This record gives sequence, structure tokens and C-alpha cells, in this order.
Amino acid sequence: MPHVTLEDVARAAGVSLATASRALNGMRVTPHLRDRVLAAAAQLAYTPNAHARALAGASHRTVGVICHDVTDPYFAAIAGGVMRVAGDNDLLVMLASTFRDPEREIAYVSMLRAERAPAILLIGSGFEDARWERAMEAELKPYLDGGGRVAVVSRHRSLKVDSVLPENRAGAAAMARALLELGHRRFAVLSGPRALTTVADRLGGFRDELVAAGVPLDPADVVEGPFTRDGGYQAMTELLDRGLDATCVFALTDVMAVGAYAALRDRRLRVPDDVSVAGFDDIPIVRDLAPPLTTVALPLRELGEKVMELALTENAGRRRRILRMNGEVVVRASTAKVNG
Amino acid sequence: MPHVTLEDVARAAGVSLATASRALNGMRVTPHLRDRVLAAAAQLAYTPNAHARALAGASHRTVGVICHDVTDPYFAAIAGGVMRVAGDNDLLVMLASTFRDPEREIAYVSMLRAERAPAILLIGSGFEDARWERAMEAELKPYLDGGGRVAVVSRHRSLKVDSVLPENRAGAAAMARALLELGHRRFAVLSGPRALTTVADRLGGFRDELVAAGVPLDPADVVEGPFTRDGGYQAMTELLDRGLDATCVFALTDVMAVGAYAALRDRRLRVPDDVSVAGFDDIPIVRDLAPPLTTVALPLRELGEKVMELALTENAGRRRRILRMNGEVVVRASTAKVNG
DNA sequence: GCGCTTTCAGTAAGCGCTTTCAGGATGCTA
DNA sequence: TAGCATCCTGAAAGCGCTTACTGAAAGCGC
Repeated sequence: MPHVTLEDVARAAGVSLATASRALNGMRVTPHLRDRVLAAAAQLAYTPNAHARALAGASHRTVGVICHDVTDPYFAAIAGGVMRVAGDNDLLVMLASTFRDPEREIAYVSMLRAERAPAILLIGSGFEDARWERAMEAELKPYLDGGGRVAVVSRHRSLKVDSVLPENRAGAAAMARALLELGHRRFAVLSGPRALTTVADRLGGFRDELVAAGVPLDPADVVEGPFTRDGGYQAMTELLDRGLDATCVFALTDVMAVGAYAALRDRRLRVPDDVSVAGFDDIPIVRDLAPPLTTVALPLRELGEKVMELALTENAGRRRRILRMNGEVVVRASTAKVNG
Repeated sequence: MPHVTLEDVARAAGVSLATASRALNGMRVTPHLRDRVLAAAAQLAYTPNAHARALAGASHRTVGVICHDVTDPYFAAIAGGVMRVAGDNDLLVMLASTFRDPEREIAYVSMLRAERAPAILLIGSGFEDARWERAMEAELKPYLDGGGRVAVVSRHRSLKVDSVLPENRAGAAAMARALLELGHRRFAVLSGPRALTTVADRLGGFRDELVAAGVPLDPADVVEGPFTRDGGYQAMTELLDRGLDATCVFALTDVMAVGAYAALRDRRLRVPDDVSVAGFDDIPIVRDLAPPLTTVALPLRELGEKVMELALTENAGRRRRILRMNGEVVVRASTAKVNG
């Protein structure tokens, strides 16, 4: 037989469907009957069909989390925070990775809509792409209208939903200040794809602060690569091939900084003796690198906890709530003082 | 209005429910009508209710993956492989983390059963616990009988399902040989919880090989801690507090080795000059540590790809298939030669 | 032009569950 | 003991969709 159904249980217990349902859901039922139902259910290894249940109106407890890549420690850390809060609220979490494909991202939202997930969390930088924005809005609008809840980390341009924003711009500016303080005057940046809002913010914040201090950042000193370890490796290698002039390299994410470390090691260059390196995010691993990485510490787990909480909290007024989360520069051994 | 239903679409298009359904599912329908249906659907931002659809018998495409902790690079890497294959097969992946809680693991299986997921993948070491085994079996049996597919990575004791097994025992033995080869004779082991099958296998393989070479491993030299970075840190610290006698420390996982590095650094001890360190798994980050870690390289992504493939392939005979995956010792700079 | 097959839209029967509604016991008040 | 409120149980109506099954229209050979 393909599946044990509630009807089987009811029949085995000699009660009606309604009674069986009530017994299983803990509503008032004569103890005598309740026991018979539970026993029958256990005996038949009955598992209610979640779809039928959802269809029949019972609310379900699986929230969706969409990020670029769970494999990336940045997202893993945030996801960890989300799962903590979800666990406390007896929710199950469904993690999806888009691998930075806007199409796939929208496909996932669509499928979560279809599943009637009570909440959808979008983690990670949005795309600066009008077409994408419109498509996303088209998916989200009816979902929200249908009572769905949406909250996002770090994408803000147009989406009118609750969000928690890492202070990318301010964090990058603070990093610029810290590095200037150490005496650096010639910088290079390992950047990610320009289409990501995070890139625009971090790069802009860094550059503006330098410029404000009278230290220009030549566009040629900004090398672009994928937001991955290998992207960092490539970008750093490219910089090296051109003949590195900078005393300090700022990677827009820690993951890229890891790649940069490897590229430098392959060239027998030492950090920070030959060149200083700084990152952004403070993913857990960077304090275990040699040397430990100077970076902007974002409270990643907390970001995750906050979005989940935002999505959980009723927001009747339907006004967008924004939580700004500060990053803090943590100077570790990867950045050296330079004698001006 | 809460939700646009197929009926709304059908009415708007002036056709019957059946026709609307067929048009949306790409079955033969007069082009004229088909267009009207599609237009209506688009106009109303219609999304089919996945639950209703599943209930009505359409197969659904979300497989469940259960692991201990997605945040751990080991699982993240395997999950990456799973998602690759799933993506190629147009499947969505639902990732769940149990945080090593057997209860929660069973709860997730139960809920995936309820969702009628076409496949469930269990990633990671099983628990050596008869009660757990029985409960798990009780969940899995009816699921399999109902046509569900199950495949696992690295738990083998009792579960009668397709599995891909990292050669933990052989890998650990090979590591022992490699380390003996380097001249080491006094070892310490950073171990995980004994209840995990992986621990038993790796520790056993390592110890047996040493013993075979006439090098005993005193139980006091095996320190147990959680299978985490902090677990490694603690265990290493404990070892150091006792007065480290070994020339080489073998961490049962790379993640623990990372913690060990930190503990050693805090004591101003150098790897490998003061002590050699080896790990197991070859998670991506370890080649970026300083020094790069000697470890047993498991093809993690591939493990993930294989389980997903196992689950996808029909296995009519219902005979358990086992894929054994070899690990290979990769000697990097964290282990030094010792002059015997 | 007649009976045949073929094509395609519509009708209706569920999928398995929750929940409203109605009715039969039961227990209480007077 | 009659009369009413209280509790439970069971019957039945969907939730939104897919998919036989039905039947009308159209195409074909003779």
C-alpha cells in the first residue's frame, strides 16, 4: 500500500475521520478514544500528509531562506543565526542557493510562494538591474498581499520590505580611515561584480573616504573578480602581474582576502611585511589565518537572527522597517604600519 | 483577496478548469485558448498552489538534505556537490541542520516524509545508539515502502539504504603510515564524540596502524572534544596543559585542526617546528592556512554528487548499493620530518 | 453523404486533511 | 422528573489542483 492515511488510522481505531484528526492534533477527545487513535497511528507508522494538511488550511512551519551560496562562510554564518531563531520558534528552515543567478533566485521565490511558505528571507546583495527588480517585485507583491512575510539582508534599492542593512558604506569608510591612520597612502582594491549593491556601497565608501583625505584611488587600482576565494586569487594575481604599487590591498570580502593570501604566498610575498591586506565581514575563519586578517567585523549571526525576527514580528502598518547594523574595524596582524 | 486560484484564471479566460490546467502545464490545447489562459494567468500574477498540486498527484521536486551543520565547511562542501547534481536534474534542495541532535534529525525526516519529498539524503556520521537506530529505521521503512528514496553519506552500521562511504578507516591508516614515514613515533589525537561512527572508524584505523608498526597509542593521548573549531581548540589546550609529549597531533577533522592551530598560536608554539599537525577531510580552507595543513583529502563535492545520483537512480532490486570513496593523504607544510 | 476514427474541451471524481455544523449523551438546575 | 446547558462525536463540505471519463465536433474513406 502506498501510504497510510488518516482514514486508515480512523478505521483501525474504529472512530470517525474527524475524531482521529482531533486526537492527533491534541484537541479535546475522550481519553479512551484518543489512546486508541494514537495507538493505531503509531502502529501503522502514520505520518500526516503535509500537503493535504496545508491545503486544508492548517498553517505550516517551513520558512524559506534564499542566499547566493550556502557554501560561502558569510552566508553560512548568517544562516546559522536565522536557524537559531527559527529553531526557537519551532520553525523549519529551507535553505536555497542561487549561485548568483537572478533567474534562479526568482524561481526559488516563486516556488516558495507556491509552497505558501509563511516567510521568505532574502540574504545577500541585490542586483543593480532594473529588469530583475521588476520581476522580483512582481513575485513579491502578490505574495505579500496574500499575507506572506518577507525580510531581507542587505539589498535596499527598491524592495519595499523589512530589511536589516549592514553599514557597508560606513564600514568601508571606517576601514579607509584605519588604514590611513596606519600610514598607508597607496591602495589597491579587490572588488566584486559591480552589479551587486554591496560592491557599490563598499567601494564607494572606501573611495570617498580616501578622496576626502586627499588620497585618490585610481580606477586602475580597482580589480574586479567574482566574490569568491578564487576571484580574490585571480584579482590579486592580476594586480601582481601589473606590478603592485600599493602598500595595502583592500579586499571587499574576507573570502576574496583568503584568495589574495594564497596568491601572495605563491609569489613568496609576505603579509604584512611586503604588503598589507584587509578584508570585510569577519567570517569566523579569518582569525585563524596567518596572519590573522584585519577586517570590518559584521555581526553575521546577529544579522541572521534579526531578519528572522523581523519576518516573525507582525508589521501591520506595512511600513518598512530598517535595522542598520554597524561593522567595526578590527585591526589584526595583516596590516602593518607604514612610515610616512 | 487572499489568493488567485486556477479557477480565477479559468474564469478570466473563459474556459473550464481542466483547460486552464492543461494550458498551464503545456499539454495540447488550441493555441487560441492557450494564449488566453496564459495571458489571464500572467495578468493575475497566478502561482499554482504547490500543495494542491502535490495532493492531486503531480510529483514534486524538492529533495531534502539533512546534515549536522551547514555552517561546517565539511557539510557545506558536500552540500555543494548535492546541489550541483540536483540543479542539473531540475530539482530544488532543502537543507536542514540538526546540530547533532538525534531527536531533531528524526523530526526532519518525519517532516520530509510528510512533505512527500521524493528523496531524503542523510549526510554525516550516524550515532552509535541503538535507540536512535530503531527510531530512524521506523521512520525510514514506511517512507521507503511508500516509494521514497533514501541515500546517505557515511553512516553504515544498520541503515539498509544506498550509501557512499568515505574510507575513514583506510584513510586514517594511510595517514598513520605517512606520519610514521616522516619519523614520528609519539602521537596525540584530537578526537570527536565517541558516539559518532566516523570517530570510531578514524580513530580505530589510526590506532591499529600505529600498533601494527609497534607504536602504541596511549588512551591518555586521545583527547575528546566536540567536532568543531572550538572543540579542537579546547582539546589542544588540554593536551598542552598536561604537557605535550607528542611530536605530532592528529586531529580527526580539519575543523578541529583549525582550532588546534589557534591554541598552539596562543601558546606561541610553531607548526611544524614545535609540533606537527595533521587533519582529515581536506576542506577548502586548509590549504590557505599557514602553514597549509597535511590532511586526508576526501573528494567532498564528489561525495555529495554521488549520493544525489544514488538517490536519483532507480534501484528496483532494493539491494543496498555502496560506493566507497578513497581519501588520499596530502602532505603539506604542517608536518615536519623527525630525525629518528 | 454515411459511419468511422480522431481531437479536444468540459464534467466530475478524487488526493488527504481540517473544520463547521448538527445531533446524541450526559449532567445540572429547579 | 422535566428542561436546559454542556460536551463530544460523526457527517459532510470544502481547500486547489490533476486527470480519467464523456461527449461534441471535425476529418476521413468509401
